[in-house]
Amino acid sequence: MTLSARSLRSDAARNRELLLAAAEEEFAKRGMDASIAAIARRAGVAKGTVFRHFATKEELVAVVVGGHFVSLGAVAGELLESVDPTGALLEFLAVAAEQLQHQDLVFLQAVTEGDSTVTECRNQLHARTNALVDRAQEAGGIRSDVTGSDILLILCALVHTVGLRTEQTPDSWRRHLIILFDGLRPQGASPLPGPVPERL
Amino acid sequence: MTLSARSLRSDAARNRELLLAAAEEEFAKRGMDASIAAIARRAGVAKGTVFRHFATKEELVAVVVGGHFVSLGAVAGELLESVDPTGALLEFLAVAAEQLQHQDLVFLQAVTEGDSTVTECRNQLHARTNALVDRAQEAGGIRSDVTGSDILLILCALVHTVGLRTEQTPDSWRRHLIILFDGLRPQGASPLPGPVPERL
DNA sequence: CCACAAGATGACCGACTGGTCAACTTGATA
DNA sequence: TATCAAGTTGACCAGTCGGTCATCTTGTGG
Repeated sequence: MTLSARSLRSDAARNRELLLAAAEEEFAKRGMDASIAAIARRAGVAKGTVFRHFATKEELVAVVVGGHFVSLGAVAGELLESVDPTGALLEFLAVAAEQLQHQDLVFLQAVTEGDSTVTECRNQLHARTNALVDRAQEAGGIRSDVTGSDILLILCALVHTVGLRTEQTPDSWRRHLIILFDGLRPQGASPLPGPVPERL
Repeated sequence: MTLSARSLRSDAARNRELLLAAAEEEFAKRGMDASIAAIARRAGVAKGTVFRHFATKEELVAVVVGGHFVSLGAVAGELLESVDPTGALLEFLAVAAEQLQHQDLVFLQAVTEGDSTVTECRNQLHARTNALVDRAQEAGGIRSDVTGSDILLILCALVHTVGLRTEQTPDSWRRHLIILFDGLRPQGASPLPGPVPERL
């Protein structure tokens, strides 16, 4: 991780934010292959500055991705208050999918490994996803054999289709979402194969 | 495209097959970023030989991907004979997903553009997918508001989750498939948003 | 069995990558 | 305002990439 958040000089703090914003945009546009040079350029700083703030590219990715965990976790947290648990889960998938654009959630599993603060955010997201699923199940809105793991896998797939947007049909992923969600309903559910994924 | 299939010297023909096989494996392992050098190494030839057979990396990709179209088209063709149209569609998704591993089907849309023979294979795949959907709909096995485009989008998503395999849960994508397929059934289907995608 | 075209080779090229670092600039403190 | 650590810079490095090409090897028709 970067050195503790203590005492950043004002210009350094500003540059750090510029870099994170630039990285966000660049990763969204070019995927995880976006180059450090491009990010630096977009932020209006020299390449060396990137490495002063983030020791490696991996670390930069981890921080950006950590932000996504936090943001998704917040969304899930709000939706846990909803009076319509089933609708909340649907909303969660929709908001999360759109928010992540074509950012891959998986890499993030790997990249994140070993970073305690990012791991914590991830765990919170997992816990809240489980809670959303539990509530929807208790309300009888979704089948009882799916788990938070299933939902997150489905979210990854959904995010992927959001990334496949074309100009002609920018919303075809929403059709995919509805089909998926209909498949989550308890009525007429076929048994799911394989072992039930362990709780995250 | 490569020069017409006429009159390859025996060693050249052998090397071409070795290269295609190596490319298949390497693309499957490393994704589309697999390097030409690695493919050449795996095939046991020098890098220059790759470019003798395929003018650019794009062309090599197009040929490999074209093979997938053919193979998928063949699967769809066989399944069109099935007496259980709904089961055939499910089978198609399962087989296609597993066969493609984490090969992305989309790139292929782009890479393929402009290559007549590959385009032809793609069109055949599209046509057969539409036919599979039509048959399943006529049999009342799946909802009437989905189209071949929806199915191929879903297939892309499914392929993506196959690529997310972990050692612990190598088959979690099958749970995803079943959920999806339950969502395709006509009972209790929610209306799909947006314009119906045009026939491919 | 020979001649020669088709094919294979690998050093080489320029562009790009993540990452380093000595020299320079600047914000904050006393 | 003088000082100096904190921060910035961009040339530079080693490595990789797709792609080229002069040179060498080899399959094959006569």
